[in-house]
Amino acid sequence: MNDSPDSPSERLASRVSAMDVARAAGVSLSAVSRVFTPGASVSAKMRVRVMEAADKLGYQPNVLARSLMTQRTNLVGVILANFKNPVYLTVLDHFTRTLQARGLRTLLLNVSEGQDIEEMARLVLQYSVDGLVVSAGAISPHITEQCRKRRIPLVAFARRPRRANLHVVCVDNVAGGRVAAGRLLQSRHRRFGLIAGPETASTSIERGKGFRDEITEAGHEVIATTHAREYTYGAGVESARRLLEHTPRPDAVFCANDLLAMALMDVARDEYGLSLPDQLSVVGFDDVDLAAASSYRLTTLRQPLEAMVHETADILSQRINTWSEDWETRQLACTAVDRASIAAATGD
Amino acid sequence: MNDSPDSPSERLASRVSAMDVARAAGVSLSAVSRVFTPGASVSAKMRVRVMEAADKLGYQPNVLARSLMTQRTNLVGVILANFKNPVYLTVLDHFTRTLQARGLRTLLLNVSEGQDIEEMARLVLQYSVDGLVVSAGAISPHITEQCRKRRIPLVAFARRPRRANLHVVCVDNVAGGRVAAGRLLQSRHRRFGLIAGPETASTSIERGKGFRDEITEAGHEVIATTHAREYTYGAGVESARRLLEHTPRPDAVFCANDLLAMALMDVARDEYGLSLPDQLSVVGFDDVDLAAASSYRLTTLRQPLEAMVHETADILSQRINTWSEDWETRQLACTAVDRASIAAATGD
DNA sequence: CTGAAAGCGCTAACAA
DNA sequence: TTGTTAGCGCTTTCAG
Repeated sequence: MNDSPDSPSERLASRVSAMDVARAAGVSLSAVSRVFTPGASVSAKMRVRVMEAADKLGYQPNVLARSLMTQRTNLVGVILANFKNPVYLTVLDHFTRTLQARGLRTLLLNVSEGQDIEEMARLVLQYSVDGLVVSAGAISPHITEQCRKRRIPLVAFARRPRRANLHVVCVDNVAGGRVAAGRLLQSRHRRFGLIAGPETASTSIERGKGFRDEITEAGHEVIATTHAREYTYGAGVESARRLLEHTPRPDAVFCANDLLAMALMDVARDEYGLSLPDQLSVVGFDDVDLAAASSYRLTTLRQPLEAMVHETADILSQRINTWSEDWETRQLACTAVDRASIAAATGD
Repeated sequence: MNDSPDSPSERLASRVSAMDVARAAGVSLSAVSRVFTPGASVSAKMRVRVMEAADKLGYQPNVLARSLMTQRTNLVGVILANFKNPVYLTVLDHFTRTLQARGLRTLLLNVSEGQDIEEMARLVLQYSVDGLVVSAGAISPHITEQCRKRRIPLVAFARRPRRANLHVVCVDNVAGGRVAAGRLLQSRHRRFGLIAGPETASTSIERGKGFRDEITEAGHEVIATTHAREYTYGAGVESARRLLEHTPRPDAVFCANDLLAMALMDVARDEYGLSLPDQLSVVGFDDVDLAAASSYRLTTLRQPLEAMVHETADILSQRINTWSEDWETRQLACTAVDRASIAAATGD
């Protein structure tokens, strides 16, 4: 139909603006604007008249142009690094739904390997987002400062930066690690091991700390630790092999997430011929769908993902309307889900 | 700091515009614009001078305002329905990365249960997206027409609408179903069964058709079919139970995705005490991470997700610059991944 | 190569 | 309640 790159003028040919509607309806431009502005004062007749013309022309207000005046885009940037960890699909599900329900749109950015978070933040800010959620590595002071200056509420999701000018929504991973330890302490096994996540992941660090603390305080010791390079089944297999090579072989292992735990269970059974949970007790984290599968029946800890998302959305909605610099931290608790991956205690 | 909702004028207090930079640098507004417009003609001195002022003020061009003139937002709408199916996290990973690499941003919309796709399309169009990807139920003629009028390229991802004015990127699911049948025909089992996905899912319909056709053409019969209400492990457990209750009990089953297959395997072993693959051969679809786990070793079919995303991005990038109405369909092939979930043939 | 001026599509005072 | 008039922050002719 048209072979050469479209020029701006050609492209707008098809567009219908508020002015077009105004002319068609024989009213002023502002009348049209008001009809499409919730809570503006327009007479019923005017509304009907304008809407008829608008419908006939297929008019849709251009929210970008609107944003220019209102200084509000209804856009929320979501910067994610974890596109390998299945729980983040659930997180995205909740985020998109929750934001949509509040009239906000999700601008999704990926900062997995290779991508620069600093750069992505810059990009998303160019779109004048009304709020920003970051669930990725280090949130630099530069980013927080940028957001503060522009009065854009910034929420760190599922991670806990040292201390900085931003809001935080997370779970108490340390407590979670302690609960996990508690479950293993109830088993008859005493050679405690840990399969942690990536060295730099705050979730892994915190869960590991809680686990270790609880074990130590109970008068025991974590005899072996390995780190998975990422929170995936594949990485879990590798680190499970390393862990099970340790002498003496750990028999009560906490894994920083379910996929690592499932990998450990498979390697233990398949490559070491261990019978589970008799010879090896395992606790995971996240309670993914398959943790309940009869192949695993994994005892694990569940994060209240939906509640976390709601808290995040609450903070955003509120701070978008009323800027203030008292940063808040909302830390939720995770709950244990008891299944059958832990050996019963000896009968004494 | 400030308790009442911010007014527009208060909010823009912190913003720094191109005009500010121009003043600070003692040049014209257009000069600043040119410096930030790739491929505009500016002298080196001018560039330096402007950039210095810009850096000092922390200036970032407002892409929304720019879009108003250029009629290009660099925004791509992605409408998804499948936030339960883990492969879509991978899809999103690829999409965000690929689009980012091309200077495009992802506006993500969720149309899972309850959400109206029609409405979401309307919302996303208000943002003047440059392109639109839809991987969700029915793409109405209204949507395609809307996009056509506004010259916004529209791609149906991983599904195949009857025939309509849009581009299509998908895999040959019918062929995939046939290949799956082929694998099962190689086993010694002959009581063929099918666990399909949701009744309306085109993927499920197509895969089922291919499977059935191939089985029939080989002179056999699919003796039992059940539908999972969604593509999840949990739904899989339910439909597996229904399928295994059928008399005679199927012993060669194709499942419309891996989660359903894994659920079937678990139910078969755990609740029916079947030994796999001896008493039951299973083929899945998608090749999720855990399909390779030693608990399953599932023979399955892999979709070239990354390639599909690339094709989609290619279509978009090209059509964004050059509108045309010759809609193209790119159908890729899926490849079989052979593992150990199929019983060996009898030794004849 | 640079600046002045017009205008993208809309909302927000201000009058009427 | 309605219309008129300024812009929001930027790009883009068009002169110089």
